[in-house]
Amino acid sequence: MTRLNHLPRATMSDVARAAGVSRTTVSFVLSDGGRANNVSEATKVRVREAAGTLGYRPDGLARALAAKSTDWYGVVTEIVTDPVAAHVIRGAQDEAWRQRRFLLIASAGDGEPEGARLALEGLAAEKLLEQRVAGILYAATWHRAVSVPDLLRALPTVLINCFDADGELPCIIPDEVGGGRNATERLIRAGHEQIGYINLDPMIPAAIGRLQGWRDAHEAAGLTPHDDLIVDGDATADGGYAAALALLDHPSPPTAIFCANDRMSMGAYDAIKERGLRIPHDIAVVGFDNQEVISGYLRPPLTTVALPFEQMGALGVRTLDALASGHSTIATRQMVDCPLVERSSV
Amino acid sequence: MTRLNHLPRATMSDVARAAGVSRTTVSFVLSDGGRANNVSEATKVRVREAAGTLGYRPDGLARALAAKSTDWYGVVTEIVTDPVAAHVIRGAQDEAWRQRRFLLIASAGDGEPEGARLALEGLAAEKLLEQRVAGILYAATWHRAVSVPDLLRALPTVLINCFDADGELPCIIPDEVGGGRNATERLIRAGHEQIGYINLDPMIPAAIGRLQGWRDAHEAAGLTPHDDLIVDGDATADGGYAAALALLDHPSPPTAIFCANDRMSMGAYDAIKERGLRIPHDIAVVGFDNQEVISGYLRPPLTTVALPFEQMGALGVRTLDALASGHSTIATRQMVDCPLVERSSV
DNA sequence: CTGTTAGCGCTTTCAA
DNA sequence: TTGAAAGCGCTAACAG
Repeated sequence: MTRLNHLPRATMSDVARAAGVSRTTVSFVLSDGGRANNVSEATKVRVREAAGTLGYRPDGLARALAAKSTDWYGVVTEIVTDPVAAHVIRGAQDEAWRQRRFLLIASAGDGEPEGARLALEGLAAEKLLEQRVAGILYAATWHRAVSVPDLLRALPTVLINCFDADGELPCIIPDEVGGGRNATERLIRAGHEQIGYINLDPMIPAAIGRLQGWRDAHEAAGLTPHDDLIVDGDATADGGYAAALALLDHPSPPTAIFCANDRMSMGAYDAIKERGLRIPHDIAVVGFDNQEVISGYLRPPLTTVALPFEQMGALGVRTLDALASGHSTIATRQMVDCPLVERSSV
Repeated sequence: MTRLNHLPRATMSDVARAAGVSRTTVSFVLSDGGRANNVSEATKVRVREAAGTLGYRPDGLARALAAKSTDWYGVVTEIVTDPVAAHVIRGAQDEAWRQRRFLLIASAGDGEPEGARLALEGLAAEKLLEQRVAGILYAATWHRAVSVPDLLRALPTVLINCFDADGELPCIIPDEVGGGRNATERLIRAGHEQIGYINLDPMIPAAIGRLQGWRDAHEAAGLTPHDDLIVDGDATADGGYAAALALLDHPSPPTAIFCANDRMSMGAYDAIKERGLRIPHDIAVVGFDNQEVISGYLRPPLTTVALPFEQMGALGVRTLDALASGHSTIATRQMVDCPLVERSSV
């Protein structure tokens, strides 16, 4: 309430008076709902003209209050500051604005310890409910299980890039397995049979899924996955470097390496070049995440798998739309493809 | 109005009834304004207790309607999809949320032809005004002169990373000259006296300012700027590559190169390495923009100048705060520092 | 210190 | 085909 924003605007009554009709009629005409049918063409024209000349602009607040509902969605998320996952917000924002609607974004627990986070998220949900948002998108930076404030169960809520342990809330997650398969299949298609895999922390969904995809692709192609070619990086470039070195030192070294993220690919590139090998000539590399500034600028540019952040965000608002309009037949778990992005490292 | 979001909530009347007081009193107590002083401690406690047990949550809409004002700011911008300048939104969002307030973001004319853009921005402003935002932030992807929809002059509006030709609206822009000076001074401090400058399109504010900074630094140090060491890149890596080559072929080649953006630095790196020179040993490089994924991952990591996007966004909402609370003494033109980010290329 | 009263600008039965 | 009237949940004079 910082300010009395007083641009004396024309109200609906003004329009009614100018058009010589009642407020009700104006409402019918201007809200363009089904009720406008009951109004004569002539009246409609008069009303619209009056509105035009008066520069009438509906008051969203009054409308929402009277209608007892808004068409806003809230977003609670830790990722406002995360450069890569901010794409989720962007995707949601685009989809919302396409419908000329607004998203209220509440940052939650960015960099806070886990305990404080839940409290902050509760606060965020609280503020959002005060604004009577019609639904909430809850988005995480990295794919994992989360526990959300109970408040969120009071209205349509969709989880993005995460899922709740009890599996009650609808969620939208990347198809990690499919992504891992895409990466590995690309390598197999290029003729490789000895394919190393540099893993993330093996407990997180991304690691589990991508590894599974690696296996699946082998099996689908009638190949035997070499488990001794699986090695843990630690998600960093240095980790990727070390892991790649280990792979290269293997008795029968891989002819291709699938890195579970782009950052590790970066380190792997260094290791490979250090050994005097050329990419993709001597050894092929595929990454994961499609962090464009890494994958696009490595030399050679990295073939990788994209995490569909924007799509998940957009699908999130569409799912909320469905939920809000009463479609209760929403799948609890929607998976979005992680497509291969071809560059030059295979 | 997608949905009747009907979580039957406790209203202020409910609280009043439960506490045995009038709605007015509840309003005074709960809104925590100055008027709460006139209420006895005992009553306050009773009211708060009642609110607590009823799970009362104020209705932001009703409040705003009655108070005839909101504490929301709108953002109209083309940059929702621009990865680097999206930082502006982030900075604004952070500052707003710090005050527990919301930003309504309207994307405008993203990738549209210039003509359509103004129309879309008008629409965006329109929608924002319908929500009765208390002020608007208008942000551009790259520093330039813009013309904004007239509607925006009807309420507090702050331009970010751009300025209007007539200089009427308050704007927040990066201090390009200072940035150019920071870059060049760093080079001079390292002992360089032959400093090449790879420019952007020489007509845009960024190019003009950064070049000016390059000159200023020379003069401040008592050095003569070598105008024949100024060469135009075209803002791309390839352009930087070509420009650097030209510089290297100069009769008395520079011992340091200041590139007007990081992308061109990338190309310059290639040219330099191709010539068998080492950075920073044989030749130093400084960039501009601090596109972390470029500057952080080049080898060696690039010393560059940061564009203060987040700060500009944050300052934008603070400026709006000042404007909204009646401080009419706002400088029309606020410049934000472009600090040097030290890495290893000098 | 507390309550009465009158709206804010719109939607929405219900009746004409 | 149109209008009257009753709110939506809250704020803010003004009175006591």
